[in-house]
Amino acid sequence: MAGRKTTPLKDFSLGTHRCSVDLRLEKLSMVPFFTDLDEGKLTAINQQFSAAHHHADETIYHQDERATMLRVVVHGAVKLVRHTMDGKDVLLDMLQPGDYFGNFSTTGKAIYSETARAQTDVCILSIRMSNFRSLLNDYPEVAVAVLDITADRLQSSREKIRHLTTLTVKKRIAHILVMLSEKFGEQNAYGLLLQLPLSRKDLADMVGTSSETASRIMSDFQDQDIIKTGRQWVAISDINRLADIAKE
Amino acid sequence: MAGRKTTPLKDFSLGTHRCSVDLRLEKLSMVPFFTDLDEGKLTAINQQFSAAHHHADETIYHQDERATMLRVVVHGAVKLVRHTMDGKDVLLDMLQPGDYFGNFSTTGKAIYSETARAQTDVCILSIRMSNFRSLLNDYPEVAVAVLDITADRLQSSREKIRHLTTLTVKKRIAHILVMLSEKFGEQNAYGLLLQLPLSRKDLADMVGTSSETASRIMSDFQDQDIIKTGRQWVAISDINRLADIAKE
DNA sequence: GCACTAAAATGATCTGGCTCAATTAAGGGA
DNA sequence: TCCCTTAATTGAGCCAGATCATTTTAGTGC
Repeated sequence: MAGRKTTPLKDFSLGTHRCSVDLRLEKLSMVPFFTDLDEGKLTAINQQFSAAHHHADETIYHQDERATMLRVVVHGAVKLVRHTMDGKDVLLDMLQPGDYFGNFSTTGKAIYSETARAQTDVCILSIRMSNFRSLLNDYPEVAVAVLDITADRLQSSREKIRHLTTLTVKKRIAHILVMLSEKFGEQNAYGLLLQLPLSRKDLADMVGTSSETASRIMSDFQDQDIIKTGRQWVAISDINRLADIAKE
Repeated sequence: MAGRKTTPLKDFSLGTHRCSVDLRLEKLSMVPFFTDLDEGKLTAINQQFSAAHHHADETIYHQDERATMLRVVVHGAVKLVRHTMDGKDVLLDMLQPGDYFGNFSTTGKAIYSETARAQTDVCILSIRMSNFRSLLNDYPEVAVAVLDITADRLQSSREKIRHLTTLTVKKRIAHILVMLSEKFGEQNAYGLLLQLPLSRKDLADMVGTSSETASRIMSDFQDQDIIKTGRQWVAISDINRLADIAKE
């Protein structure tokens, strides 16, 4: 069968890639809240963004820093983490190209309430928060679209609260794997591969457990041929079984 | 000391109260996302709302129902609850006059994701979701205000996730009592009285524990003279101690 | 003041998942 | 191909908090 083992994940490195104006425009038009805008408006908006690259594991911004920018993922994956002083992390969200992040609320102090870290090499567009806000006033359709996305995030955040208070760790892990497969899943030889580096600790921080418990459960799933997994990668062999387990 | 024991909570019953157009207008202007509007606009908007009363414990709408209305609390308190089939409830939010509730996201099916129940007798204003959405398009300032509120709720929802995954039940209860005191606290003879009916089960559902555990912890707090509590009511004697306990 | 009801308190037991502590092995580098 | 680092696995003991079962009590209605 196989020869040398290598990670089945694709290479996220940016190499000499530079974010050209054209590429930025294309990416911006993919951002859900700009899709409805005509090209003219979009070009104008594009001017206000600037691009930046970060290597995997680099911190894009840190929790409690002054929040001045709103950002959009163009390439790669970004994770949002909240730290606690006792060393525990909570992984709030895993973002993919097209997702925005940063801080809104003008009400209250403009402080990032979480740390954003590059999960892979990433390319990020950013705009000054003040500019973005006047953008919202100029284009109501954008404001409504952003509101919809935020409302959806609130929904899934509340869903997560329900899970944390009512489901066992096993069900929560099954659930998050299904969610991740919808967002990052990519069919390949191993099954439905989650196209991002994902450690046991990441998984544990997502569902609020210890990495040891996450590991035990993943081993269990693998023994039952539900998943296939290696260092920092997970592929799902039997999504239906997983969904069944997640079902409350 | 005191003679006959009665609940120190105020009487929330509406009696013969009817929501006059004037009262509605006054209440609407208190809603955070309408405060910036001039009176003319507000009067126009007021037309689109209709008022309804519910008795304590009545369900205003039920989880999984088709979501068509957006509502605003005018009088009383409303709780948002998610049910699980195994009988566990999760209390997502406790609303007071001026707070909106219902469902936004046009994306995805318009289904209420939680049940809204009257915690006291309540008076509620409601507007058709479709009308509210065109309102958002007509008045960008409203859209931005609603976005800000929603973003804040997302924040506190994420905060709650962190608490659930990193704090002990005792700290979580201390924390929620502090939060509730900020929102519903009212100084009186007993101390800082939370001006709403609040059972051990409500408290338990808010922090994701069992009512027995909540009860034990509340007894403990009372023994330490941190709170004073009876049936469905809680008054805080020593908010600082409570805040210290909540501190991680 | 008395009786009644549902909330709250309390006791006893049990367990899912955490913690601490090694051990094993995946997969990148040269 | 071997080496090395760090992720992942696995074992054992322990405890916060759930659950089940009663008893107590607050507060309302009469």
